Amino acid sequence: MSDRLPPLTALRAFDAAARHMSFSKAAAELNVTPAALSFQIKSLEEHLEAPLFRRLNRAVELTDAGRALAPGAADGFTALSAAWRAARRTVDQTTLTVTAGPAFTAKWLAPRLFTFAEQHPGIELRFSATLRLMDFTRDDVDVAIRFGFPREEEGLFSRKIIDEWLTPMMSPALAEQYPTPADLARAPLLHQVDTAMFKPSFDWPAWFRAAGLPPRFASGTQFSQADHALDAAVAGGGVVLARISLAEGDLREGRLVMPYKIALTTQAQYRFVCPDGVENRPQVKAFLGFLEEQTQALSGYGQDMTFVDAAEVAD
Amino acid sequence: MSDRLPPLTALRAFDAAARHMSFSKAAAELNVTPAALSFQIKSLEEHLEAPLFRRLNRAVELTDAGRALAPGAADGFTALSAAWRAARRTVDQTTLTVTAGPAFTAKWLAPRLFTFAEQHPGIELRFSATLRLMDFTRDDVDVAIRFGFPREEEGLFSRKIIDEWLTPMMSPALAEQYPTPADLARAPLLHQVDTAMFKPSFDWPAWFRAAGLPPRFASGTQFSQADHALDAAVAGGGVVLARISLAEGDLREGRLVMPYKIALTTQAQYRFVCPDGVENRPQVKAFLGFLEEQTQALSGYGQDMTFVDAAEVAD
DNA sequence: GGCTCACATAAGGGATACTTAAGTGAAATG
DNA sequence: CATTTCACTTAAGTATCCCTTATGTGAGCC
Repeated sequence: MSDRLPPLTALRAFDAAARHMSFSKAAAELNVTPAALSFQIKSLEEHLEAPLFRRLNRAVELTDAGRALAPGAADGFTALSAAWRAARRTVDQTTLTVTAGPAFTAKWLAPRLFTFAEQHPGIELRFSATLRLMDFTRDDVDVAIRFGFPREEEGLFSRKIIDEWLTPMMSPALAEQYPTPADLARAPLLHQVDTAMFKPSFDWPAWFRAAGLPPRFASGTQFSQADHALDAAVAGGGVVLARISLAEGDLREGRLVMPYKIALTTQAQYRFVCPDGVENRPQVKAFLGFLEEQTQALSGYGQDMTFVDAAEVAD
Repeated sequence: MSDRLPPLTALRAFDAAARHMSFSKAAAELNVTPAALSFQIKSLEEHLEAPLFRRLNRAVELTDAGRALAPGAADGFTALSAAWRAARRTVDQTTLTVTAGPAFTAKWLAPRLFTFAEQHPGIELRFSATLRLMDFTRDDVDVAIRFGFPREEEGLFSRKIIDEWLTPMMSPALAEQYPTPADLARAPLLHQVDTAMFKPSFDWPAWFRAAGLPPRFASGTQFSQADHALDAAVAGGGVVLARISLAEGDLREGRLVMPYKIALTTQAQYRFVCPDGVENRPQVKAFLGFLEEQTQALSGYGQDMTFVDAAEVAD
């Protein structure tokens, strides 16, 4: 009964058996015969000097010792296989998995996917749209695009993608009804809750203050995601205070217009993030270059804007 | 470059090499020759189809792939070895590791250790005194004694040890100076912060309310641990509102007395906790029996007390 | 320039782990 | 109630992997 680790193949056999609660299913998972698995379990039990399974004739069940071992063993192998996948991603030069928020994925990444595929036919892009912050070593993700304030973190490569600013946007039809900022007093406003936690805030009250108008609060529809608010604005449902990054596609196609010349700038920005070293992999370099190239198009939209920083009009 | 796990012995060799940043030290740790370890690393690199180490002539350093693999591999093997130790503890009938708070360890467990050792010479008791809540599957602990409100939790066996109550205690000399509860108005009070988060609270204000006296707040010395407050009281430093469980030893030896007959009862109690199934192991049964036997002595101390529940005098 | 250190490589032996084949006992089936 | 089936065990033989000893290589060190 040594304190050192038992044979690892036997441990893995036990893990599979405990997960399936069946030796034969475990054997199938590991591509060995049931006999081999039976031997592995037996060898592990000899190392422990105690049974791990109680053999009932039609089934097996864990002993106390087995119940003590099973969860930790499962955790261990899960960690090992995640680590191995992370190492494999490092080697693989043909795929790149990007995680971004739902709005950025829908309004920015997805429409440009075709262009990237054309420029880099050898690279397969994969998206994982979630607001959850990813752990690069545990989740199967290479790089992330996150919206937030600049922040240096140990072991992470980070780069600004977009200088963000916001201004009221609406469908051309609505722009005729509300030609001046003051007309917004009677316009339906669309709100987003997904940026509500940022301070200084860049919401409708902040923009009204920047425009020198009385703020309007708590009226209009709330959207949990920015892309849905934009879609509602395109459909003529109201006026949205949108990030230029997300709106660029709809502006270019003429589905949205920016009738007023007052914009709110913010330190919050879309940033590219990946573990240190990953930025040197060829497909990541290609993706970074693509991001820079594509974001240059944004600079044209701010030509005749008057910019007011969100911090200056903080409540 | 398969997505399945590589040979586990090779992974373990890599883990050791990455931790030591040296093949020969890793070989020594695993009790194999450096040549064997070199082969294991090489085999792992062939599975990955990429180098994991950069061989400098006097040293090795991790490649990007190695840096991606190392932390997760370390986590995995840590989890596996913790799980194995947990299983081994299940089998071992000669040792029992108990975790408890510092006060209970000092004032209750440690003084009774000798008695337990006499009754059960075959069992080696180990203590781990910490306020941190333990994870039975990860930390090397069999059973825990925790102070708190009764709470059922999935997968945990739990049993009340002591019906707790509190009353002012002090050295016999001080008791002569402060013969009645009203005299406490001019006595130095000792406070404990470690029970401050319990609601309904059982602190000095609660006791004063139970005694029908005007409460005194925020005067006297604060102790972070209950055993230190008791020691201060023994030394004549003041009056402590102490848990009967912790004070029993000092009461029995006459170092502390309870001059007033008003006590505060609370639903908070010392509880024995262990993972389901562990309560059936022989040394755990022995320890549980010992706890029950030893706590019976406490019932004698409440004979002529008037009990007021903390909930009735909650602020 | 020779020594040492750390890792690489080669070849052979020995331990592990797997396979096939046969066996056991209880539950399911008719 | 006999038969089949199912899940695991056991036995014997074999392939594989892993480790050993011995030797080789290159860079730093005295």
